[in-house]
Amino acid sequence: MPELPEVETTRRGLSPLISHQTIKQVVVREARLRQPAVPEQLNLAASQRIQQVNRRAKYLQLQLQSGEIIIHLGMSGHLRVVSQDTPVKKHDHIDIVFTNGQCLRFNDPRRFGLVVWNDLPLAEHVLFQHLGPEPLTDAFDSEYLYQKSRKRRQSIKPFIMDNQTVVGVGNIYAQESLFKAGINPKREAGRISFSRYQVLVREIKHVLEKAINLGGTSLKDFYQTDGKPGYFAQELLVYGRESLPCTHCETPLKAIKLGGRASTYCGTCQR
DNA sequence: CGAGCAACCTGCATGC
DNA sequence: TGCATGCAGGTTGCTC
Repeated sequence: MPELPEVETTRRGLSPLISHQTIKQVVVREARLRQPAVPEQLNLAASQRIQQVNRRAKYLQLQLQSGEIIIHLGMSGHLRVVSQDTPVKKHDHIDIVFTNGQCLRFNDPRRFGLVVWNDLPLAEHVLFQHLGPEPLTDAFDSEYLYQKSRKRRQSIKPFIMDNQTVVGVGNIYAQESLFKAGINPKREAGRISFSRYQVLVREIKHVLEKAINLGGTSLKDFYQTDGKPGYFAQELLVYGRESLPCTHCETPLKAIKLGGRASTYCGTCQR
């Protein structure tokens, strides 16, 4: 699934294709997503024009004249722009149909994603209420992360994956950032020095920026909107590399579970 | 309150 | 070949 770089890649690919398109109707074939897709609400978008395609955390926002459609890709969601008469495939749950005969087609095998209507002011939407800062903005800096971590007994990895700490850092990029920063994923967040947080914040930003520039990470089922894979997969240093040699010191990488998520790291380079 | 864990779902790889 | 098991890029809601 998509972490922030994959969602941002999707946004950038989609934006030129659907900005300024007028929505004709929204077709819901399968409403049972993380939150139910309500056709009557989604069709309030009908005859409105898409002004902009935005992103907050891992949510995409199709900004309309009044209101927005919020989309989350969950673990397995995809968006494609296709002709409206393209035959429907398995798990093609929702079509946002445009007046030009094309549609934005949402496919999500595991149905952890969502497509919902919102016409409240953005900050008030319940989905966004408890989100931390965007990792690529100045609001996310070492001062912030250090202060936020004080008295936290939680391990650093689940701490930076928590959307209330910072948004968009998922299981791949948390592992990669911690490796680059030389921090053991098990280390207590509250017992990490300010100077180490300076390094960590820098690495989180670098890793995410680089992944965005390469079009995200394609593991099995993520593709950019033009059908090409994301090329960050070949940059992965620890994710999915259990028992393979560390790229820095050759020690076989260890794999543990933290907060229920697989975590690979180097016991020598990460302290 | 923080922290850990199960649950939500389907598809795929693995092992018997 | 079939079947059971475990795992997957996220988020939330329930426990303690």
